[in-house]
Amino acid sequence: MEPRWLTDDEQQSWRNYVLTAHDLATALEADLAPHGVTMGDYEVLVWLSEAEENRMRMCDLAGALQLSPSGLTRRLDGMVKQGWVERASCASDRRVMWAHLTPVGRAKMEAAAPAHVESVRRHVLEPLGADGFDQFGTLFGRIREHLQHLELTRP
Amino acid sequence: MEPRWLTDDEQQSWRNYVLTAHDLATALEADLAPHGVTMGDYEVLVWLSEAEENRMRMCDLAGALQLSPSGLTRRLDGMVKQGWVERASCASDRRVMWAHLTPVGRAKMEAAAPAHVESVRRHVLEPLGADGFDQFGTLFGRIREHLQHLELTRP
DNA sequence: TGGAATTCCTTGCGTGTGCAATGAACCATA
DNA sequence: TATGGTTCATTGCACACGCAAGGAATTCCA
Repeated sequence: MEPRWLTDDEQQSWRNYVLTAHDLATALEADLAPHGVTMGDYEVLVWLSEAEENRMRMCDLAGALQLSPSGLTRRLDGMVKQGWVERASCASDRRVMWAHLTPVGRAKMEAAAPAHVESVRRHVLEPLGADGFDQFGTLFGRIREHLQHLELTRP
Repeated sequence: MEPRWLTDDEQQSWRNYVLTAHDLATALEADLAPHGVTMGDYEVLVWLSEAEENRMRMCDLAGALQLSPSGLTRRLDGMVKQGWVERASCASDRRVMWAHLTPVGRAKMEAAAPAHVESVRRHVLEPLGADGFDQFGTLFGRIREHLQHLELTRP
């Protein structure tokens, strides 16, 4: 079958995305670095801080973070060493481990959060404006729905 | 200074982006995998195929790919081993190495390209529609300009 | 109720990446 | 033209990640 190529404008749009997404990730990482936290660490802290009793099962957390089980195990190793998270085994199901946010971890998140929010604001919200940012979210919502639909259709 | 938080809608938009970007990258990677090429490899092939005489200096290629010099050295190691790229030292400046696309490499790219184009089409262009895809490109163009402006202002 | 299938976490291994150090080549300037 | 600074590529090292295997606990079902 003859492939349908992208128009020049479409290619331009796509390239914009690929290049920008990379730079954006780097910028966000850099803004968080002074607090001694990576984006990965930060996301863990946020999820746990929003969770019931400040804790999540490893497998649920891995799902939320889109991380493989082994990836989460090792990320948590580091965070436990920092004292931000504690592991606790679960009484009702002894296979599962709880990842539990410590007060130190909460403090770390609260210290880093303003920098991160400002970072998103500065790098994304500001250049796009409120309307643009809304479009931005809507567009990715559509892509997301579509991806999930495909996932469910053929797993 | 009191941090200005994001509204719920804004948080939703942002989360949409973070989650989707990850899944999208995974989907694109998966669609290319049957051809034995990663996204990283593919980008190298594309850049070289579009370059003057099918070759680029390592440093320019690293810049184009947003890759560190060492990262590019190793990515090329693999591609040379596959026979897709050859290294050639430069006569006029003996510090530089050319990365030169071989006929085999070009064939590999041409074989993989339709799958990639279809992948972008299916995962992004289709759910967004032509107008949405255009917005998509515009929005990232704005973010990109803004990021580059900051870069130039304070290097 | 007892064995098979499943779920959950961890560990070993391979890979891909960046940073810092290294060495080679080039360039600018005194 | 000699010397100090710059540019370019590579290598050593550390780190983060996924996959596959492993072991323990649970659930399913015949």
